[in-house]
Amino acid sequence: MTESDIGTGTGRRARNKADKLRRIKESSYELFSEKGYDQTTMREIAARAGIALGTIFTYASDKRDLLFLIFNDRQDELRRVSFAAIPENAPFGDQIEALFTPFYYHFYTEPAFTRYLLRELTFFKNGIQSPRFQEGRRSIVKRIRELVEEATASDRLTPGNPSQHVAEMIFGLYQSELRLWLSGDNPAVKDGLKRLREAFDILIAGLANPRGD
Amino acid sequence: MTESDIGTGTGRRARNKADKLRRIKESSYELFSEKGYDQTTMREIAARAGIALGTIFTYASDKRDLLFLIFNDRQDELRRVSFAAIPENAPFGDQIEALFTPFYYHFYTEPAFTRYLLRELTFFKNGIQSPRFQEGRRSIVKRIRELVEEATASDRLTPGNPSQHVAEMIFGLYQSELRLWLSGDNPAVKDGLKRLREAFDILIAGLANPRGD
DNA sequence: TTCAATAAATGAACATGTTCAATTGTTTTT
DNA sequence: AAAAACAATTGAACATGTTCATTTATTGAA
Repeated sequence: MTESDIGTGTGRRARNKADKLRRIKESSYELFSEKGYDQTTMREIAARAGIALGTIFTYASDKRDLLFLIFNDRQDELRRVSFAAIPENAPFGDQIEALFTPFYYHFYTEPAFTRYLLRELTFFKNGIQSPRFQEGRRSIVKRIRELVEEATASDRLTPGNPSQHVAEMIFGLYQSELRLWLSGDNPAVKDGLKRLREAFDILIAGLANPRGD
Repeated sequence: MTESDIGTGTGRRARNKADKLRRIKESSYELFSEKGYDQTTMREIAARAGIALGTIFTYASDKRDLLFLIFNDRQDELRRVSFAAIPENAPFGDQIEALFTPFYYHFYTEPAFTRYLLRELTFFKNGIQSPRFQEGRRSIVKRIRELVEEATASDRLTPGNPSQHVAEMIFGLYQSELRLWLSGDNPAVKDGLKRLREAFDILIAGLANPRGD
């Protein structure tokens, strides 16, 4: 049983499960937001969702998995919005900035939740929600790789670079900037995006002195 | 009382504390290596160190802090070796590759331990060991910034870039590559370093097409 | 040396994530 | 409809990180 199976079918059993899943997601998110991930207990989540403690573990393999049960839905929607926002035939820097902008705006609405997410996603391999989460990230990196290849084909970027690696570098820089941004006390979206764009511009322009002595 | 105070002085009390601290470090490291961080219990650590459970918490604020109690010593030594290995007046790429090489070789000797470290260091703000750890990172970024500034002054790098941000980008890329490297099953040092160097070379050369249409 | 003051160590008690054998609810078969 | 098969739910029991009131050890003063 994977999460995608929950809610399929039309019998009473399926309806009950879909409803419980929804209540678990809602309760978890509310409590994580109100009190923080570490301060929220599984018992509280169960109580607010109106189910027994043990039932949670039918829907999530552990507490960390709950974070991604919540986030995976958002990630899907964010990816959709983000990919749609990429301007065609625009400078490469504009394109990748546009791609990451919706993520920054979303994370701004829940910085505390996002910090826990960034901590827990490191080497997140086990758990029911892990495959879906990792697939989401792969899909973002893949989209960046396509942008790199398109920009290379249209001579906006220099040829010869390994597109997969370049895409991973861009995603790595994004993550690094995101962490720095969220480490600050009151991070404004504009400031974070400005720094991110600066990093991309430096990567695009390169560090080497063109005089090349 | 901070860790740096432990072991100072010459009285019996100071000697006892220094000795206990050493035993705690040894036991923690052995057990983390043998069974993994998550699988090691505080009770096991206490038993092997020959102290009571509660005593550990005089030396580390929590379990995570134990990881950094162990790592901070290594980080100091690694930094020393790493900084000394940087060739002067060499190409910038050679310099930053040399700086990170000792870290890769060290992490190769304990990949499991390192994975836990990378997970737990995200937003590691509380805990007795946090200030020392964060200071170590700042010191590495500072050294990179100096290299950037030296290379810019000697015309190896193009002028006009914000050196602090460039240094943070390089450190961010290193972290990102390190995570990818350690995500693999049997990561060889050479492979990891080759990829890291490729990333640095791309950053140095830039992505933009110099034909610049 | 004796005594007070301080520091350190102790482990029982507690809090909370997780497991699992037993129970309840739903679906399918006859 | 009754029975059998299957799925989902339950919460007590367990495992383990952490706290803290109590005890023990060390130091410095009288």
